[in-house]
Amino acid sequence: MTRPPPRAWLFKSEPSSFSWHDLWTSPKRTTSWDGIRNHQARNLIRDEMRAGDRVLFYHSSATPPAVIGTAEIVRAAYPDPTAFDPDSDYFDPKSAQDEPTWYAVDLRAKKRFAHPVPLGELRTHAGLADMALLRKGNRLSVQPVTDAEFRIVERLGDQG
DNA sequence: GCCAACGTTGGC
DNA sequence: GCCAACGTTGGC
Repeated sequence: MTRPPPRAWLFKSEPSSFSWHDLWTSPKRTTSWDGIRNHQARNLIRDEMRAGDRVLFYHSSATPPAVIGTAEIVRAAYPDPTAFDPDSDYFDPKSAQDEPTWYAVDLRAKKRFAHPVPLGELRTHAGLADMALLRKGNRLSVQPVTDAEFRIVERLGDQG
């Protein structure tokens, strides 16, 4: 078996609900990325994400919207416990314990960028022209990022 | 299976 | 606040 290629992702979060600071100040700088209720995003979480994958952490509906830093997936997919919790906003009575509909991963903050990379700057960078985030109408809250895209964004974030 | 109505996302 | 785009729901 050949080793699968390294993977990278972009995770969106509205800072008013869960911000980079919230992640950074979480125990072990780690949180359960739960509450995802979109099948396409679920498929990426359940079928594609691996421990060790790199993540760009993006603030949506922020001023300006921007990639704030990097994170890492530290636990691969497991059934999303909030789907089984009647007290949770994310409770889904149709998700069965023995056949879960929804999955979560654990995410750990790695590095806050010296220079957060705003959406407008991503749009002007030729090497990022094909980024999923920049495609019209794309609302996926977790999306694949190529290795080249990850490296470009990380360099912009480190160096401004 | 079709499609209108509605809700959500998210940039501006 | 506005609106484009997309997803979901539910009647038929």
